[in-house]
Amino acid sequence: MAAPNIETIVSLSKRRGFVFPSSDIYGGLGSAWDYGPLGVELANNVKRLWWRWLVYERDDIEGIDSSLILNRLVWKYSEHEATFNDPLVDCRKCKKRYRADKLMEEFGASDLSELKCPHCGEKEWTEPRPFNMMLQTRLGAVSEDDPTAIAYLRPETAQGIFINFLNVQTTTRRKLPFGVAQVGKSFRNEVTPGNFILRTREFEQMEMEYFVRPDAEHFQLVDYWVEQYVGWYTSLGVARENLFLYEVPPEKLAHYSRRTVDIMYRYFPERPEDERQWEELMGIAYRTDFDLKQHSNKPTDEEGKRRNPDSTADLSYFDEATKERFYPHVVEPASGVNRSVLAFLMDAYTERTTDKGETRVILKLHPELAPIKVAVLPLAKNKPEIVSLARDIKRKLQPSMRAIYDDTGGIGKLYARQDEIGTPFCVTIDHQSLEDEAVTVRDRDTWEQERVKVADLQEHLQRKLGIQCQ
RNA sequence: GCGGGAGUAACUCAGUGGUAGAGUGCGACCUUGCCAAGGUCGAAGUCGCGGGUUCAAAUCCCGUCUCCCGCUCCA
Repeated sequence: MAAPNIETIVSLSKRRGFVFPSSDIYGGLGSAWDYGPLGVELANNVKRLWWRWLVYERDDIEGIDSSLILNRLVWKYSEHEATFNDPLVDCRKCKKRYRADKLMEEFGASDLSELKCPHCGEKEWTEPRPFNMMLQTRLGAVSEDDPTAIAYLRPETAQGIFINFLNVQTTTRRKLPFGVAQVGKSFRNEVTPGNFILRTREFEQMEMEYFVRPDAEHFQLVDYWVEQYVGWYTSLGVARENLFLYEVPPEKLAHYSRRTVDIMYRYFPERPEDERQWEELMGIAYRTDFDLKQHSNKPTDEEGKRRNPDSTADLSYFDEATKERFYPHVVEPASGVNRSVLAFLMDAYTERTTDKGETRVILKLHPELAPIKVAVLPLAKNKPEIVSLARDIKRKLQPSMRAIYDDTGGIGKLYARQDEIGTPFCVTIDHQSLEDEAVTVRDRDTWEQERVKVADLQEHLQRKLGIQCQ
């Protein structure tokens, strides 16, 4: 079966209520999307499973939830204020746009006017315009141009973890190595947003900073976390062949990173077999001790200069065993919630041809990810006894699993609808149910049915779903 | 910012100057009862917005807005 393209998923998402274009009734807002009733369940499941996997099932990771707006100085010392500020120029002739600093660096020029456009060879540049990737806002009732009131919406969740490093370490009495995980919204004023929920200005991250000793095998740790995350994604239904590991070349590394491996997903299967099929799903970066050092006030450089006169803390770590004090190094797996949602949707998308030759869509989502675990359906909705039994069964299942009741259509349509939104099981109540207190359980992937006693239903479904009783 | 595409019903789209359409979906009822069943009826559209031409504009002209795709950057 041909893999679906993003268009197919967009269409399904709108039709069934996973994702809607944001602010649609006012003409929309570029590259902004809202999760609908099913999308929010799926996204919540992704976040919940990620949290469970790292924070609950491992013994070396704590969770936090830091403020979204931080002191501006955080972004000064993280160097986001300086490096997330791109000067952009356009070639007047061929209209190509470049980053002026990168262009001059690449060709070793000190003045832009000396440079020819690499595309058309002309020297007619527009004035460089600064473009700050961080979204700005103002705190308090202040005048428009008061620079002291400027605040940024965070461009990454990571800094909230770094500035809380000591708080977490001391309150949990953690010893290295250990990690701190956080999930939440971040904002970047992308020059080029687009591609559905793949690149939006407001997005949600699942980040984890894993702190280790300076003499740890950092590059191997990157590989370790790459492997862990590949395992996580594939265990939840992403096909391994749709993932691709990309070693980011040194010249393309972010300012804080010494090594980064991106896990790419095949978001564009319709494109020819080259790197244009792939787009970043997440990245695993070795950030060194850069951030902790940057936020520390102790003199750590050779000249004994005060590294950071604005900070009141020293984010170093004292190793009791070796009696050493040092700044922990960090390996950071940073993944996107929305990009994960899209990957899971694309990989789950399947088409099946019925005996009548009709094409039906089946979303083979992992049961843990499925927005709805079970749909309870009356075979005949004009028989009050069947309807009330069905509603009763739905109510009884609900505390242990997300369940819905639906009777708006014939049984074939009801099944088709649930297949399309990825509901693993349908429970059908028929005339016979009133006699034998048993119902039909129908499997999404095989369309096979089995008869189950109402009394055993919850346990039966939980066993099949493999999900925990909450 | 530049280039390309597109704005008509909830969705997908048809409609090249003459009463606003189809399929799907949605609602009600009847019949039926295990894989998008049949029938009857029904609700639903400022044709993106503004202006112009015309007896008459979804359609032609001018303007404008928005969205989508591509180009730097990233989760």
